[in-house]
Amino acid sequence: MLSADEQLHVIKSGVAYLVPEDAMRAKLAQGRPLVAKLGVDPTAPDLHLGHAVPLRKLRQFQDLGHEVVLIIGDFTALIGDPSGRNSTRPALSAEEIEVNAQTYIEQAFKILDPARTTMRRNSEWLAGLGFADLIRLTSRFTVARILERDDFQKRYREGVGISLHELLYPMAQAYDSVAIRADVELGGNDQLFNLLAGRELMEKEGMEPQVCLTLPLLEGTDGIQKMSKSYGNYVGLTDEPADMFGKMMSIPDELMVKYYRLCTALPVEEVDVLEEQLASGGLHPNLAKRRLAREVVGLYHSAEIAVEAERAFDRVFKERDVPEDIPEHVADLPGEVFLPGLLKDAGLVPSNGEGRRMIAGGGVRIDGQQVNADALNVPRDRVLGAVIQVGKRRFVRVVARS
RNA sequence: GGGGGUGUGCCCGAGUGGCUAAAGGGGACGGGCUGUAAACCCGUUGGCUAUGCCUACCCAGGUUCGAAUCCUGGCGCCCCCA
Repeated sequence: MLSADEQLHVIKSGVAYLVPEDAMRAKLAQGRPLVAKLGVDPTAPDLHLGHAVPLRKLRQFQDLGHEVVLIIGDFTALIGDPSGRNSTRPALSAEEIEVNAQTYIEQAFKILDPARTTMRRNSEWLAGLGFADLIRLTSRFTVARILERDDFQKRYREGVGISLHELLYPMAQAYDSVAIRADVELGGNDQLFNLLAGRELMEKEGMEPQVCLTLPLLEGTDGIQKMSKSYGNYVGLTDEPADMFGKMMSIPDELMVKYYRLCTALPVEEVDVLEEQLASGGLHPNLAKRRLAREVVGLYHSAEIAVEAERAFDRVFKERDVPEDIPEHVADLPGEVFLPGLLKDAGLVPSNGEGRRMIAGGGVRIDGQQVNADALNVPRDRVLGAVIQVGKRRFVRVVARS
C-alpha cells in the first residue's frame, strides 16, 4: 500500500474540494481500507461522461486498496434530488426506479471493480423509519442551516416554490452516511452541501465524520452547460463508437485538459505534459483532441474500435466522403419525387416543413451535390440508389421497393 | 381564513380587441469560414405537395363581424396579511 501522502496525491488530482484535507490524510494513515461512498440518483437511466467522473475517482480509491459503497437512492428518489434544480422534480414510480437502478449498475461496472464494490439501496434503512425517527432526524438540522444551500436560498429568495419534502433530501442523504459509516463521500460540486450535512450528522451521532470530496461539474459538448441529457450535450457511455468519437471531437479546446483529467485513465503526469505542450503550442489542438477521443472511445469500447472510429470520422469530415455504412431507405418512387416528403419518410427530418427548410437553406445533398433551393420535386432517377445527405452527418441511401 | 398577482412558442420574455404563426433574446438546426473546435457572419425555427388551408398564447364556455388580448367558471403557480 502506498503511503498516506502518496495516496493523497492521487486522490487530490482533479478534485474541486477535499474537506478537510487533514482528516483525509489522517484516515489514510490509519492503514485500513476506507469506505468510499457515492450516492446515485436512479433518475437518469443512461450514464454519460459526467456521471463517470465520480466513478473514475472511486476507481482510484479501489486501486489504492479501498472499498466502495454505491448507494442507489431508491428511497430518496421519492423526493428527487433538488440539487442545482430550480423547481421541484416529479417523483418516480417504484418500477421506473428499479429499471433505472439496474441500468445504472451495469454501466457503473464498466468503470468500477466489482470485487471491491458493495451495492446498497437506501430504502434498506430509510423505508423502516417511523415518524418519530424522522422527527429525531430533522431535529439535528436547523432551518437556517438548510436554507444556506445555494439553490434553496435562491429559490426562496426568488419566490420559486420549495416543497417541504425537498428539504428532507440532504437529511436523508446524510443519514445514508451514518448507516454505512462512510469514511469519505464523493459527489459533484453541487453536492458539497449534502456531503457536509452527512459529515455534520455523523459527528452529532458520535461517529468519526466522513471527509467530503467533490469533483468539478463536467461541461458538456457545448462547453457551457453542465453535461446532461436534457441539454443534449452529453457523451453517453453506451454511445456508438462513431458517435462517441464525433462528440468528443466537438468539445471546445479549452475543455480538453479537463476531459483528459476527469474522463480518461491516463496517468496524471502524462496529462501534465500534454497540458504544457498545448499551452506552449508544441502540440496541435486537433491532434490532442483526436487522442482524447481515442482514449475515451478506447475506454468504453476498445482501442481497436477507437482507431476505426477515427478512420470513419476522417472519411466523413476530413475527406468529405460518405460513411461506409449508410442506412438504406426503401421507398416507393413515382416518376416525380417530392423531396421534402422523402426526407421525412427516410427519417432525415421530422416534418415536410423542416425538409423544405433544409432544402431552402442549402442543407440537402444528393450524391454530394447540393440541392437547389427551389427543387422540391426531383425526377426518380435522381434519387434512386443515391445517397441523400442532410446537414453534415445524416445520411441515407435510397432504394426502390421491389 | 382574507387580499393581491400570474400562466404566451424548446426556454426566457413582449404583446392588453383586427396590420400577430405572435416583437426581442437564448437555445437548436442549416449555410459560410475551420481543425465537424471556439469565435464570427448569414439564414431557418407550428403542421400541411402551400400565392392558400389548418392548428396554436393553461383548460372549458361566452361576448364580438373579429379575442393571446374582454367576460364567466375551472386548474396551476407565486406573494402579502392573519
